[in-house]
Amino acid sequence: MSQSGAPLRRDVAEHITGRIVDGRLPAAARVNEVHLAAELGVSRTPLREALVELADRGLLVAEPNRGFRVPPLDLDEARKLYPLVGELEALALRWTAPQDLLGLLDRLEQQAEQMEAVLEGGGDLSVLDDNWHGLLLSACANAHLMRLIVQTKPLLKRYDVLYFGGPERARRSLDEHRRILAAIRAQDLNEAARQLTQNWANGAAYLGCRPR
Amino acid sequence: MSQSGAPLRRDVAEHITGRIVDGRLPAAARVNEVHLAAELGVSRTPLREALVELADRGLLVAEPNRGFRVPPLDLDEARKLYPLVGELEALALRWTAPQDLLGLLDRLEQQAEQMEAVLEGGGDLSVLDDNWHGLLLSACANAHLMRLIVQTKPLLKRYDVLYFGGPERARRSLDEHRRILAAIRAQDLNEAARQLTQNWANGAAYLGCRPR
DNA sequence: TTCATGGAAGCTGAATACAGTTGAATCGAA
DNA sequence: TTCGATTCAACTGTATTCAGCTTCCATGAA
Repeated sequence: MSQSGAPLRRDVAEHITGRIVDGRLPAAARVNEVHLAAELGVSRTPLREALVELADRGLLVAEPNRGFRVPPLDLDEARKLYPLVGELEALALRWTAPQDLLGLLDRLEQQAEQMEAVLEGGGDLSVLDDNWHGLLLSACANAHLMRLIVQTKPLLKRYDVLYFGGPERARRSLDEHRRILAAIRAQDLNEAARQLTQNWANGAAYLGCRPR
Repeated sequence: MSQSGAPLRRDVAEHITGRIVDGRLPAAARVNEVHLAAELGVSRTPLREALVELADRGLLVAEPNRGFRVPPLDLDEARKLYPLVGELEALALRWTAPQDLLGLLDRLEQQAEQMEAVLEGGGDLSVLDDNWHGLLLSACANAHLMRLIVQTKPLLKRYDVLYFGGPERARRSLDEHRRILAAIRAQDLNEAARQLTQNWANGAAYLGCRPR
């Protein structure tokens, strides 16, 4: 741990986010500050600062005199999170300068092809998919919107990890990526945004199936 | 200060938000934790927790080994914040059950009329306007979206306080409120959302004029 | 057995203490 | 005088301490 310069709470918050997302801090679990601080090798002070931050993002819930808990998994919440992230990303796409998007096309194509290859090989696309979306929105100049997106995605990722969806979902998603790229090339940002919203909305369709 | 049950950081965060919004903590100012903690009558611990929270929302910026600062005012940022809040609120409106909206109509009308009266009397509409928007979206069931809205608005409020816009903006805004209500009554949520977006977009038009 | 009660251990929330960094003022040399 | 080094006060970041609340177990009465 410990990145140069940055305060401890930064690394701690990222670490805990990872634990929540992948379930190492399971849903509904209480956070024991003393234990966790010891485990991370920091004192309770920067740990608590990180917890406060994550609670503000909805990734933890604070209960007075009872500390912090991982929110319980709630399919209804998940069904609302997918469209939310979809709308946020679509907004970011619509607010990206078209010429900047065109400039990203090549790299987006490349990554899409790489994903095709990985899919053929039966590999895991989740990281690549995240990167692709990140690249797609990397030219959006609205910093606050981008912050909201980055802060909201881990909430959803928690469900995404659970309900993987398998190769058929990956297939579908990749097709949607293709359509997004086609729309961008055709200078039809509205269509691209529509497809992007759809891409996320479809994620919700796999909720409840294929828990791994 | 000190609300029953809630941790100190809650009250402290709200208090500081108020100070930033109304300029008592001016743009670009550094926060002195020792002084501010003494002034608020709390220790640095809950104060810092509040500062961390606000920095995560973009209402403060953290500089390593240099503490927290109020972000400088930036018209370009403001021009992006108005549409952002507009889109978020429009989304919340579209995601509100139509019957719930109809149930709010009477109270929304009432408040609109009250605002008309206050406008006639030359009073300040900002608080009433906030309340009206709050009521309009009070039935939206997407908790995470609502959290994003609540957390984002203070960023914008800072500019709203500076560029008041005067009675002509209030007039315009009230007319837009009327159109929103009419669209809701006509069961045309898309039109209502469009008008709501417009309502916020117009706010940006007054940026730069009428600094008070 | 079941339920209420007491109390101790453990935990959180807040205050205080400590350490390392920053920044500004002072001093000295060119 | 000006530039640079140096020192020191002030401040932040982190650790530790303290107080009060929770929780759980043990005890005992109904």
